[in-house]
Amino acid sequence: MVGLHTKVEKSLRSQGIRYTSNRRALVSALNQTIGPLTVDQIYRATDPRVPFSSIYRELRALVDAQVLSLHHTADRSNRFELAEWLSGHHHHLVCVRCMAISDISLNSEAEHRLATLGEEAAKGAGYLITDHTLEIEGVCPTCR
Amino acid sequence: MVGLHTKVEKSLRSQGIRYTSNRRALVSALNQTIGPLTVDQIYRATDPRVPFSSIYRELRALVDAQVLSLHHTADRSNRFELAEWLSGHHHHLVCVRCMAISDISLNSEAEHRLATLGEEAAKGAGYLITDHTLEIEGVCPTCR
DNA sequence: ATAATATATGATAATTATTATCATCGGCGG
DNA sequence: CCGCCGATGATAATAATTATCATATATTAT
Repeated sequence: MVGLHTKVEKSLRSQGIRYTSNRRALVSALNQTIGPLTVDQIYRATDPRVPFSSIYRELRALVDAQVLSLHHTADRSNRFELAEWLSGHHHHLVCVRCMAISDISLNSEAEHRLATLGEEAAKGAGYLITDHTLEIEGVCPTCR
Repeated sequence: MVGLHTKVEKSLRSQGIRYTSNRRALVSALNQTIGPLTVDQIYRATDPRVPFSSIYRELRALVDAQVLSLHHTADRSNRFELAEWLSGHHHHLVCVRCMAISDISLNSEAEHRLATLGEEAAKGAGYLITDHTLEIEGVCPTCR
């Protein structure tokens, strides 16, 4: 079982991109949480000497390099998370009160059913399906 | 079968909010498309004399009044759509090329399976589930 | 019907989020 | 060790969103 940073470094080097300490810090921050983080949360989770301009620039670089992916929810904030080839395929549980987001996984049988469901639904539209995400909304234990 | 505008007006009036021509135009624009629209798209779909400041203000008012809902996508744009009590429960089909979004519906059996799936997955987390959305990504017929 | 009151509107300014620029720094191959 | 190229931080610029305010329009009470 090869470590996360090793995998990321390998991928970046193959693209001619350095795995610097700033980038490592971003990956670490996103690896230590249970769900995607906003730019602000990432800023607070890292060394305060790293300015927003660098955070933004590096996040974008890592998204372009497919190490991170952007996520979308209703609360108008952009969130970043590790790409699925690093973190595994998962879905999201969103608290409608505090807006916290947690990752959840389905067992492979459920996952298969979900994929089938999507295929069926998209059949008529003529789309070539590449991915799917289930977003479940609710109130988290803390907010209840 | 009571009309859309009648339903909206009733709802707004009960909240002490007027259903003005600007607001009516926004609702109409969102009712004529197959998926959620960006602020820009909405601006272009309405009378050009209505300025962005009004569009933004009224969109927000309508979201607050639960007539519209916000959707945030991977392309970093906020999109608006009719709330589900007006448009019916649905999911989204997103083209990863042109970023167009279409609504799709599942048959009730599939919808039920999906709900069950979500419940099961969320069980361990202690959430009180209120809603779910399936987002299917792919390449649309036009972009293929 | 008219005055009084309250909400809506457009124009503009202010704020916030994001991206671009640029001079300097640091790792790496020669 | 030198020179090159990507990376960094500071700052400026741009884009997106929200707030302000004077005016206009609708609604209510008289």
